[in-house]
Amino acid sequence: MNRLEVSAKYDPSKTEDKWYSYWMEKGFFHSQPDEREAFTIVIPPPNVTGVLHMGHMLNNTIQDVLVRRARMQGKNACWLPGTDHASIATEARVVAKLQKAGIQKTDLTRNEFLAHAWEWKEEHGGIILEQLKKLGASCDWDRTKFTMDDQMSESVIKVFVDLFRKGYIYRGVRMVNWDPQAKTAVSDEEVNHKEVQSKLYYVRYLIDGTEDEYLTIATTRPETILGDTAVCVNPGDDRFKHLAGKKVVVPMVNRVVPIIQDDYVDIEFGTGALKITPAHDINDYEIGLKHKLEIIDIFNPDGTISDAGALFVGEDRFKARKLAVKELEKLNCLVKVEDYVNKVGYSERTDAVIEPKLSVQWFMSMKELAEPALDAVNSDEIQLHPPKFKNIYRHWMENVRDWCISRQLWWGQRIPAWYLPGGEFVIAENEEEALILAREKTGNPDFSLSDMKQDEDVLDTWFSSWLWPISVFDGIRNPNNKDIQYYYPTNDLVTAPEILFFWVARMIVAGYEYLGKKPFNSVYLTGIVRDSQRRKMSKSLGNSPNPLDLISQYGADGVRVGMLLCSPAGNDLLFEEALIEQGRNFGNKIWNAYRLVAGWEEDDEIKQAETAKLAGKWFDTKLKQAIIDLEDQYSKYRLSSALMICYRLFWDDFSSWYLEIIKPDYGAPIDAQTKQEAFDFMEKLLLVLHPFMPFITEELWQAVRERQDGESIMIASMPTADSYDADLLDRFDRVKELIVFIRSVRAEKNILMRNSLKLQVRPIEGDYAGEFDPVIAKLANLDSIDIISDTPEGAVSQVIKAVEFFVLLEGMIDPAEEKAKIEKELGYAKGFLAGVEKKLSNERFVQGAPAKVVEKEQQKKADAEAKVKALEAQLKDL
RNA sequence: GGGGUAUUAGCUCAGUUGGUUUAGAGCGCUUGCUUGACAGGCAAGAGGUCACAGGUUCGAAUCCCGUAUGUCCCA
Repeated sequence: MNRLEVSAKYDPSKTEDKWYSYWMEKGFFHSQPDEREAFTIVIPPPNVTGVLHMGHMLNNTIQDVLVRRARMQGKNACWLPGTDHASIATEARVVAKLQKAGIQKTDLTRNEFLAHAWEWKEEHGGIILEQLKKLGASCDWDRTKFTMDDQMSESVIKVFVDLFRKGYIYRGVRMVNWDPQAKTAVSDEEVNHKEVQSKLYYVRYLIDGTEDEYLTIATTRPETILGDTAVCVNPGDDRFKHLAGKKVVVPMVNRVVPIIQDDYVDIEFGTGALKITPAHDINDYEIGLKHKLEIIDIFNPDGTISDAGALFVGEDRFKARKLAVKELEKLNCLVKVEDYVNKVGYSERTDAVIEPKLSVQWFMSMKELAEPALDAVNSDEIQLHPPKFKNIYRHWMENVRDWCISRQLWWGQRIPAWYLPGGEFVIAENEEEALILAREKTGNPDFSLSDMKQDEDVLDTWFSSWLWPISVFDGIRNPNNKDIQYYYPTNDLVTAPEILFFWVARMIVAGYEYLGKKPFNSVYLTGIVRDSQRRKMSKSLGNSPNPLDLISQYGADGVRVGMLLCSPAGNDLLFEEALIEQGRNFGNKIWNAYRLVAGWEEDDEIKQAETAKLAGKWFDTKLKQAIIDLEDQYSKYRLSSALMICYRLFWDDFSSWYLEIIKPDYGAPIDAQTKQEAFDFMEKLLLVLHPFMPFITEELWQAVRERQDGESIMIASMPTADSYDADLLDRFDRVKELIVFIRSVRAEKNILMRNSLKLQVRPIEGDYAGEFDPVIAKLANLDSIDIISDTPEGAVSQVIKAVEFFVLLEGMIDPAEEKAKIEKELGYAKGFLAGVEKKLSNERFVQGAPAKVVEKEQQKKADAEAKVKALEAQLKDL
């Protein structure tokens, strides 16, 4: 790269596609088992219907950072991508598409519908995986999986059959969360409870056998009165004692139902009398069972009133509510209406209001299966990051409830249950096997396929995803295959906390049940991406930027850095475009540092300057320290801090200090050794930055040295370090402090950099080594540094670690101003000294604290005393 | 209602088993720079009773108890 060709601003569009294609072409993302240590991450499969949103950006950036780093550490890294089939979401899309074409789902056979669904999937599915490439994701695309691939589906069915035979799967009538829009049951985890402003209706029921005696109840859902089969009061409630054994007439339908007594009723709430609708409320259902009440299901699957409702048949439940209120008014049964805030369940998938509904579903009993999974997290066999999730996980697992795994849909794995004419059923992996079982069961050798009928429902999508870390390596069907043996358990799982129970917990359960091993060593739970007002980013709010627009505007590296900068471990991140801008600016900084060094003319004849030698010695140490710190931050999954270490190392230490020290005078050439050292340092910096900023680091890594075709930073070795000279860094920090002091003197007195200054040094105790004097002279533009023993006139001074430094400023000093400054500093120093002395004069401290601590305090005291002494002397001299 | 978690600079957060902390970072802010890498930049600076009230300790941002407020999960 010639200096003249390099623009002053880094342009990501010129590098990103180029290097991504190069990496793909060379097969760097692909992994095969070999003798190296494996490092595996399976992607949390996004919905096949999905498009990239900010949460994906964050999540996948984190995974890519971990994978790229592991690869550079010499591990055989495999990041396996894929999508899930998202049964409800996908089916809804397909139904909508068909409807546009004038086709109803009910007009089609199951197979015809599935053909449309697959067509949709091939056409629109998996856009998100293409989008991930723009982000730089180093996934092994050859291994891409989909939860309805044949191999994956077979595994799901095999597991269902196995768990049924082990007695964990059962069929039962239960109150389920019914989504009337999707017309399917959803699990407890797929229901979001939201507070809504609603009304509490007070309705009076005529007491049977009387003319004008009433019992008043309160309800938020007057339409369900149609399904009432009792009214319940607390047996301890004196107000209703006289009603024991009596009956009431349900308004509108004039059904006579008993007044029952149960402790469940809260005396304080409403009127103290509760209407009981066993078919449409979970608590009512249980009371119904206890009191053997009739169950009247007044709703159709789509949420309209059924024939059993008798009134408002065919009307939607919300319309029916209005009609019921009107009718009750007309019948003079509506006593009053109050405003009321209550929590209503909404479907995670369709946002429809959930209807509690009794239905026959397939369940998986969880209690026993959950035990090893609970132990694994309790014992840190599997680590959750941040650790606060351990408690949340434990709480859920200890109270785990059975999992409703059937869905009334077609898109998904069809439940492998075949019903026989007598209502019995058999469970088998396929029809042939089912037929054999059916013949055995019926004792009829002529029993044929047409005599039995497969269950119409499919399995919950999570029933596929919970096998993901196993099934992607074909570990269910072939548990001894090479891939599963090599890649499992995987290393890290990176996902959102919202699916800790849906998915993470269940994967752990499956891992122990099927391979007897955990699915991953640790789980990193990312924050949720919010806007600057802390609102969750969502399509409906329109507060989410389009990630691909951001990438084209700021570059993938900039977006990655911006996302990570604002995502402290374990907290939600408040996204602002300014952060992405900061990421882009950082790329520009790196770019320009390269431009600077590359632009220096080198001369083999010149010997290395003393300043450059000192700078090299210091920066080499600084780099070692950073590498060690980075290791520590990574080990704690604090990627934000790891990035910040790199950011400051490059920007402050390398650019603002190192490069400024070695920079030759304008127009002058640099010695060859220093230029090479600068490039060597830069190469190391690029390596540590690569996981965060894959593209710009590749671009420059290719430029700092001659490279062969087939070489790449992404497969280069990450620099390592064991130890560093902390004292050297300490000494250099004091040098920095001095330079900052001299610069601030310049700023205050308006002395331009081009005008040189004189520095005098007076050690208060011991000697002044002057180790970095050439560096100080260069960066502060000094023409002399002299050691003195008296007090110079016309100087400003600063005490740094028992050495007094004087900057000579003849005639530029305002004694009053100087005096005030010294007094202020003296005040601070005295306060500090007093604190230390108080500590040291405390007998119990000196005896109780560790020797090391006391020693440190004594050192602090000595330094502070020297400082106080020097400042006092200066005051006197003024 | 039950549980978790938090409260440190204008904002977002660090601060490791209590002791180099009269507390750090990034961003933002103020002031000065048409500095031959970068204004997407450079240099210098201001800014905090560590939510509040007790306690333990030689010593507390850090441990304990309580209060307030926020937030998340579960019901």
